[in-house]
Amino acid sequence: MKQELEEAFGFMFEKELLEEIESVGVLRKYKQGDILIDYNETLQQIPLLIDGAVKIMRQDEKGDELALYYLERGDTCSMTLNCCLGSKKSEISAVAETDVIFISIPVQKMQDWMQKYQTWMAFVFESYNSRFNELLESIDNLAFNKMHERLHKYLEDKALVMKSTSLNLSHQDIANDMHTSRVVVSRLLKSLENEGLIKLGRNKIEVLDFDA
DNA sequence: ACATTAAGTGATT
DNA sequence: AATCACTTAATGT
Repeated sequence: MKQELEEAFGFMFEKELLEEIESVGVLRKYKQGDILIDYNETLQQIPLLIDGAVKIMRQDEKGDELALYYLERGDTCSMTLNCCLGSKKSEISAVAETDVIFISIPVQKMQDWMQKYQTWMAFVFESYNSRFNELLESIDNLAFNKMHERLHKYLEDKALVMKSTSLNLSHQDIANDMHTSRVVVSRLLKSLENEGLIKLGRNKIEVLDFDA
């Protein structure tokens, strides 16, 4: 675990903090598709993401879902942070988008560290900030962009976190993430294909104009 | 060969 | 942009 920790967080934390993390943290691995956090769960652990990507989903009363953003290496979940502090229930769910490795930290430690290590505090604030920005970005996207642009962005983000321009997913999967219908996704994908931005196959989409 | 699931399309709201 | 209804195509058993 030491090595993984160094790679993902070494540049951020001082030695003593890294050692503490190493002694109280538990290295956990999950497979693609596993549910890491479900709605209304109370959270006892803070995850520090080492490898892989986690998709954060929001759900309404009817059970309709919407993908908000991804967590990647070096990230933590700010929902966990404020859930833990108030010991509230989770407002979101987290699903392993790829196979995932993270270090799990008990809540009390994270509170101790807030006072003990300024780098930890900085990390927590920074994390809040970047999560907030990602959320704003998502909102802008939802509010101001047409489906067509949302879809394009969705595919680029997906290609980024999957580290591949060849995506294995169905139109229905996309529709679920974007909270729209499969028919709409199919039509828009078709038009993106006609623009030469992507190439379609069964359960497969190739992103051609990848520029990230 | 048949059933199931994914994708494409016109028409309607 | 959503929904319906229907078709076509690919895949699994």
